[in-house]
Amino acid sequence: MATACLAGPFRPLRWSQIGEDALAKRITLADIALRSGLSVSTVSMVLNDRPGSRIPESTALRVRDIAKELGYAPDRTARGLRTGRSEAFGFISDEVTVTRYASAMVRGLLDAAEDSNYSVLIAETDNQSRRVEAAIRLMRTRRIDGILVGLMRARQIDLPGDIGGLPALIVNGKVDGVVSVLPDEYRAGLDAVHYLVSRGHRRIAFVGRAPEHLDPRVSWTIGRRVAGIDDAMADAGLSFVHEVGGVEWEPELGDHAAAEIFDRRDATAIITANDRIAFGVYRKARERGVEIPFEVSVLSFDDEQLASYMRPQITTMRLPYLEMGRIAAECLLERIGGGGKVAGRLVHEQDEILVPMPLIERDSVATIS
Amino acid sequence: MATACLAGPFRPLRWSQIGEDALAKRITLADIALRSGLSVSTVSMVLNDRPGSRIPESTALRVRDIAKELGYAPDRTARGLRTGRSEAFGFISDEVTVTRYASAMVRGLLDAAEDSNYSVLIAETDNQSRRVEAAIRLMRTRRIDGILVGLMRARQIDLPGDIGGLPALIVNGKVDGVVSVLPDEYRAGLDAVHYLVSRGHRRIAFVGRAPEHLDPRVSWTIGRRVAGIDDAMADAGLSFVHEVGGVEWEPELGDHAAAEIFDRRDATAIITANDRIAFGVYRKARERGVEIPFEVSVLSFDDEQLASYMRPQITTMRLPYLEMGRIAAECLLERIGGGGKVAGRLVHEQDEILVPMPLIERDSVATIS
DNA sequence: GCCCGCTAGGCAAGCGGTTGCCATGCGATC
DNA sequence: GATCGCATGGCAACCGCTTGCCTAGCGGGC
Repeated sequence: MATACLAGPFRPLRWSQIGEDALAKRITLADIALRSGLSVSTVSMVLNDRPGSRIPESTALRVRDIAKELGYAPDRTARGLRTGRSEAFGFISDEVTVTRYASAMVRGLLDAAEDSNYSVLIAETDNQSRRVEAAIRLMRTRRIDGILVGLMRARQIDLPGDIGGLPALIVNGKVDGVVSVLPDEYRAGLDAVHYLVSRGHRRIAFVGRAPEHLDPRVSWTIGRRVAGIDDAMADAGLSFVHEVGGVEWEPELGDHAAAEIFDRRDATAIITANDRIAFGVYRKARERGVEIPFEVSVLSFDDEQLASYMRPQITTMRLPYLEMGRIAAECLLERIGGGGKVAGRLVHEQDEILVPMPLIERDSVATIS
Repeated sequence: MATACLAGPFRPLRWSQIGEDALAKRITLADIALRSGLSVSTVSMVLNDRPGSRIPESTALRVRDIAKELGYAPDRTARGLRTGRSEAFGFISDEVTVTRYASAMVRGLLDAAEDSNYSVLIAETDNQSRRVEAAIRLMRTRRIDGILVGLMRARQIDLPGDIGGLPALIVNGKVDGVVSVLPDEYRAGLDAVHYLVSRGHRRIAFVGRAPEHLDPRVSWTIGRRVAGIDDAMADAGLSFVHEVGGVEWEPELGDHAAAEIFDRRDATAIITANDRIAFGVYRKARERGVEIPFEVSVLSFDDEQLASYMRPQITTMRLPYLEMGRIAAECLLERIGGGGKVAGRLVHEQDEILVPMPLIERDSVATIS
């Protein structure tokens, strides 16, 4: 690594700095106090417009003017020291930031934090409990006000490391005694089948069932997805014309399953348990000259990035990572009690907050009559 | 959004908290001072083992023991207030966190920060200068020690917002007067062609040239990639048997280009300017029954996630986002002077730090004789 | 006997806010 | 004219840590 810093033509030692002098002076309450002839405490009261302080509007106005003119911004470090609140929360993930699946979650929570003027401390732990512990410890020394744990795949875990007393939520996962934000998979399973049925399909195949996924330590949600699908099928008085099981939800399963299904020629629609399987189905279809959706429709789950490359564009039930991130952060901020916009909204606590999985209607499902 | 918090069955108001009492008492220097009969300042000196302080080893040992026993961890807020350094830096990106391309960058810099016990404050700005300014301002109020700017696609930008006096680096981009960490595209272009030539290819086609990409505001690096390719071809005494230009580097360009190239039957290898184009080429190849790499080899650039889905697995020049993130953070920490492991390594400043783009050799290039 | 110097460690100021409590001035009241 | 009370706003402690400077105590040299 170090060597890379030395690559390229040699130049004399110099570091990039812009506007050196801007660091010289940082505006404090004392500056405003001096300028206004008031005391630091009065200025503080005004700028936080503290209820109960009896400062006449004229004075307050003057103070605010001076503050604006000087470009005052409170030092969060100092404030944090005094109040014990940092106006920042932590986000600990297994590998959310780096994966193709769930990085939108980070975006969602960053957005929510920004709305409340909160900062987010992020740590990735690669599922190593040593790193989780270290991250929590480090964050606590920064006096974070709360903590969010995010998982790449929704499953049950134990949380190593002490989050004692800190408000906490887990996004896309399950930890005993901690509130979860989860995708509403059961509902999505239901919706998926209803959609297909509403488009006239009655001969439906399903790819991806695997009992292994029912273990909560493997997945906390897949069981619900499948249960939703099964229940909706039963409600519609249908059963699958063909099923191909498989633990590894990768394109190869789709290849293989599609070959079977195409050979039998009995399904008008295929539900794939995720987009990667659907990708394999697409690949096989192209190979065989089977036209989607005219000869067979495909309905999938997840809407990961991969989906954007598939032609025709695939219709899929989206995993709402962005929304989950945002909602989790909003709920956390509400719990903390500091979130500007969120404050004052009463939220009734549950174990699980379910976020809808929207049907992203694109071009892979045909209507048949 | 709010409504999502109310989804699911109603439960009484309760918030998830673990070990309520752990928050009760936080160990401070004063606690250690009390226990050891020493003064707070002495304890501080010991725990920071400040050079120049003349504390006998026996005392130091005792203090360290007590600190460990009590589980002391310094309050970074308080320390930061006193020292003016937060041991945190900021990362401002356009949309790095959320995109399929570059999120590994975040991982790299998180890892480097962790090694030095630094925290990272992350903000995404969606390219809105208003949000960039806000992010910088917010971070400054937290007294960050330095700032990293990360871009999804390497291009030249102006930095709105005042980073006055703060050490800064830009990752995968160019800002006047700020040091950049960039992929070594010229070298990669060279290497790509050399590789193909070394495998016996002399009739090579190229897909993706576009003069529009030469504008530094569009791309700071594509020009170098193409220049590397061109120079290596010239060095080898070759010229492309066919070229298909295109500004939009999407699968459709690959579809279209592959059709042309397959029709002419004169190329043994295709260089695609990026993986998405290669994806289109693959798609067309499957449609036409053209076997990669036996009938035609494909060499690509980027190694984005998409590449992992392509069969046969594609050989490509990887954009080293993880390393770029790590190196940028290490250099920033060195500049700050606080980075544990990094401290003391002298880095000579340049305008650009070039990170090698490794050839990821997989299965899409055949050797011909 | 006095002074010097060294060792070991303490004092207290401050970083920039927040906050409980007190002080001043003024008109109104008795 | 003394008292009261309210409207304004100041004082100072404190959050936990760092750091410049000072001190107590002791042994040794002249």
